[in-house]
Amino acid sequence: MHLKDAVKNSFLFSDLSPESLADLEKISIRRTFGKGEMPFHEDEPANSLFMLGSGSVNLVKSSAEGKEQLIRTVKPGEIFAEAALFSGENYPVTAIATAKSIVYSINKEKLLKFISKKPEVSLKMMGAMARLLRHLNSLIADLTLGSVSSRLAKFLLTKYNETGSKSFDLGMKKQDLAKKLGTAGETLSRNLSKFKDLSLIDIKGSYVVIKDLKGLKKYIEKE
Amino acid sequence: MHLKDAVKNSFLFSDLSPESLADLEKISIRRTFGKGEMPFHEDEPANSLFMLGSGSVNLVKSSAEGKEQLIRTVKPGEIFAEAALFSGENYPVTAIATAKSIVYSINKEKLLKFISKKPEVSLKMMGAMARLLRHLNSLIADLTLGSVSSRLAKFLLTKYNETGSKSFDLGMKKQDLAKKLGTAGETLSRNLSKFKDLSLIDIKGSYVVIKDLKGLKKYIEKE
DNA sequence: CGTTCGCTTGAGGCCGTTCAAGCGACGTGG
DNA sequence: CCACGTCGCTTGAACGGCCTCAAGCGAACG
Repeated sequence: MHLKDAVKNSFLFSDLSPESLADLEKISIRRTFGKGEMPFHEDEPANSLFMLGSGSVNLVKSSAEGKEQLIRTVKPGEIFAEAALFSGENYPVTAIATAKSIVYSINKEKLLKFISKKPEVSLKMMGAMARLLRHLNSLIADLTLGSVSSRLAKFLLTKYNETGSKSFDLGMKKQDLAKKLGTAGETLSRNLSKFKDLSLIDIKGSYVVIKDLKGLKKYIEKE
Repeated sequence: MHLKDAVKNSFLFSDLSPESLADLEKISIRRTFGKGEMPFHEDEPANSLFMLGSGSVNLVKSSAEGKEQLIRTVKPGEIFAEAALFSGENYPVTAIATAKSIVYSINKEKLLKFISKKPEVSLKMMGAMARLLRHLNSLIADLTLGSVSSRLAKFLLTKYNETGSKSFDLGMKKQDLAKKLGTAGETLSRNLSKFKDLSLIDIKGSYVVIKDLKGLKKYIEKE
C-alpha cells in the first residue's frame, strides 16, 4: 500500500493538496509490523507521530507485574502517539500490532514544521486530540464507575449500533476483550455465561446474537 | 482580577501581543463562581473554552447512581474544557468550583477564529491537550492496574516531590482525595491508618509527615 | 449547648481476582 | 490418520480488596 492510498482514509491528511502530499511523503517512513510486534514501547523516547495504513494496532499501558490495560485500538487511517509530538518525554503507551500492519511514522520535528505551515492540519490535529480526550474521559468513567457486566453490556450495544445487526462477531479474542474491559479473562467468561443464562444473548465462539435489547440496556444503568 | 493578570500565568496566552490581548479580551467573559457552583455540567452542549483566573475547579465524571470520579483539578492559568472546542457535542465532564473562583469563558467559534490567525497559539493549544492526554493515560493505568494503597503512596510521593519537603498538607479534603484516588472515604481512611501503623507516615488532620520514603516507594511497585 | 461536618472504625457482603483443573478445537509430526 | 501438544476458553473454589451500612467521635460553628 502506498501513502497516497493510506491518506485517503486518514482524518488528518485526507484533503491535502498533491504538493503537500509529496512533502508529507518525503518526511514519512513506511514500515510493516507482524502480529505481536511493537512499533514503539512506552519507555522509549517519543520522537514520531504514527499513522496506521492497514491492519490493526492496540495501545496498552502495562504495570510492573505484567498486567495490561487496553487504552485504544487503532483503525486504519487513524493517527496515534499524538501526545508524543508536543512533550519531549517517552511514549505514554505501548503499541502492539494485533495483525500484520502497515505503519507510517513521521519525525516529530519535521511534522511540526510541516504542520505550522498548514493551519487546516493543526485544526484537524486538535480535533483528533479532542476526540481522544473524550474517549479517555469516558473510558475512565466506565472503568471506575461501572461494573464489568455494565461495561460488557455497553460494549455489546456499541457493537450492535456499529454493525446495525443483532448478530455479529466480537472482532477480537475474548482475552483482548477482557483487557479492553479492564478485567480478567475468567471474569469475562462468567459474565458472558450470565448474560446467556438470562437469555439476553446467545453466544457461540466469538459470534454473538442479541436476544433481549432492553434487558441489556438495563444492565448499563444498573451500575 | 483583570484578564491581563490572569493571562500572565496562563500557558496558552502568556506571550500574546498587547493587541492580541485586547482582541482576546473582547471575546472572553469573566464570571465568578462560589464554592460548589458549576461553571458547566456534563450534559450541557459545549460552546466555550474556559480559563481559570483564580481559585480552584474540579472536573468530575458522575454516574447515574451519584458516584463521582475526579478527573482533574484545574489550577489558575490553566484552560479546561479544551475538548469542547473541536467536537460539537456536550461537555465530557462537569466542572465544580471548590473555592471562590474567577473563570473566563470564551465562545468556541470566536476562539477558533482567533486561534486560526495565530499558529503559536495553536501549537500551545496542542501542547496543552497533549499533556492532558498523558495525564489521562496514566490516570487510567493507575486506576486500573494498581490498588488503593499504591495510588495513595504515589500521591504522597508526588506531593513530596512537588513540595520538596517530607512534611506537607494534603491540600484538599480527605473526601476529595478519596475521589481522586477513585475510592471511598472509608477506604482511604483505613489505608492512611495502615501506613501510619507501618510507620511509613505520620498524619494529623490533613498534615502529613513522611517517615519512611523507601517503604512508601515499595508500595507503589507492589501492585 | 446542640447541630453539623468530616473523619474514623467496625461488621458484613459482594465482586472480581487468582490458582487450578478440564475441555474442545486445531495443527503438527510420527 | 491418529497421538500429542498447544491454545483459548470455561468452570470451580477460595481468597481478598473494596464497598456499603451504621455507629461513634472530635472539632467547628452558630
